[in-house]
Amino acid sequence: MSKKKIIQASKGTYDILPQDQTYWDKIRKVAQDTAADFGFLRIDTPLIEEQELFARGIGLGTDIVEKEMYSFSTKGRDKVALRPELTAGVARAFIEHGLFSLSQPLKLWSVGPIFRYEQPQAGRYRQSHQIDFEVFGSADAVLDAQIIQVAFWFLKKIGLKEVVLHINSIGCKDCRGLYRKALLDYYRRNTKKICPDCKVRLKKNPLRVLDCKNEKCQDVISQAPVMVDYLCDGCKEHFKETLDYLDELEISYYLDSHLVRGLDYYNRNVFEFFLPQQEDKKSLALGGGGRYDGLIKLLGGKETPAVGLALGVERIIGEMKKRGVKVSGRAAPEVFLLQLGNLAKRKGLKLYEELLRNKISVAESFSRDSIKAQLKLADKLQAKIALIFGQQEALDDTTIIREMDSGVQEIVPLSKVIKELKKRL
RNA sequence: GUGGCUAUAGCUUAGUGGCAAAGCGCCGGGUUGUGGUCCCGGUGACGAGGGUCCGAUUCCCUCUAGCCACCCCA
Repeated sequence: MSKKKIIQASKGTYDILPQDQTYWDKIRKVAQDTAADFGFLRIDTPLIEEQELFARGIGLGTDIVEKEMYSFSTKGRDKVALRPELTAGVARAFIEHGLFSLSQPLKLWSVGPIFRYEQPQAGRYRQSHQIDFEVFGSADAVLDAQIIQVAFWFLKKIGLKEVVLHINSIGCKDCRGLYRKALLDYYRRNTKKICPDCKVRLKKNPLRVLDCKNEKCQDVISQAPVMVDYLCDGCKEHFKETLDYLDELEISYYLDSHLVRGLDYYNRNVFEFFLPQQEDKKSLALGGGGRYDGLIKLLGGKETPAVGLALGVERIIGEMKKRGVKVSGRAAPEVFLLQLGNLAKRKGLKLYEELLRNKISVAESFSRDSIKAQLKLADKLQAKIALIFGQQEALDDTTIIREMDSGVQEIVPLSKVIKELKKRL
């Protein structure tokens, strides 16, 4: 390491090193399989969007937009932002490309980085990744249940089985107003018993007082009016149906009347997935979602009900590691090709290709000259066979097949090497 | 954004106001062309900048990053 200034990864970002790629491979694979199993089509949207998309979609008053968004102006003075979540971009694409003309409901999924300017700590980054499942074009509660099913299916296949679903209904634009009023009335009568933060919340985003963690507020919260009591018939029915479907799926849930999500576009069902943690640690949210029937219209599309969810890749990987979930590492090569001497090195490059063409998985270390070092590497990579191609063999057009386990070797003509290898593998 | 704790080699850790150790890893060697074990050697670090001091990796300050809590969430 030189004395020059060492450039570190920007705060809250990190490198995914080779040793961790196995986790990512697994997650991508399982996500792809899950998407295929449930009929989701892949979509990828840009990392950069106009600020207004998020301001309108997620909501101006939300923490995500107000405090955590990476916003900047381009040289052309466009006001853009790095996406802080995936749903808004997918919804925008849905409208922009007229995807409502595909058969509905349309199921889309996506995975990629998101950006939030926050104070990082374990499981919290400024650049992190989400997996997103969205269903557009149906208000049927069966889809709320199905998308939750998808999340459980995915997490189970990943190896996380103790996931707990928290679910609540926050009503629609009709009934939520009534509830908000009731809540405000209640809090107004109890102003003295709540924390300063909640006083601010009451003005900005009243529902959020419900998930205040301040001890002082817990009494007030526990006695507060509950949303489900204020749901209109439609919302109540929708909520009940969802729960029925979940019962049918044998997905157990916790009715969390304090669950309110930090994005404005949600209505009716909202839910989060928690994983219990050891001892006194509170459970970890792996992701969440909900219904957002108004978003498409809000963004300028036609009335399109939708439901979706996002899962946090980093947290999932963190839990996989913590729980010792096995992921398969690099596959051992079948053959390790050793070369000795200039002629063998040159001809070896070609031989390597021939092995590949015959679908034999092969490794090499052409830059190493000593047979010892090459064999050592072959052993470390757990190759089944070492193909020793030395000066003499290169002249004779032969090669030595060495079985690594037994140490038995045999000289074969190059013309027969593929056949001989296949016999042994 | 606020507060607390932390920073020694690629990794895990010792240690000291006076030349900074070990294990693992990586590279090489233990006669001419044969791996694993073993033996030997090499590689390589005090996060950055400033201050106090004859001398700072050690004490102080600032910065950066990580962790924890708040906040919020994935």
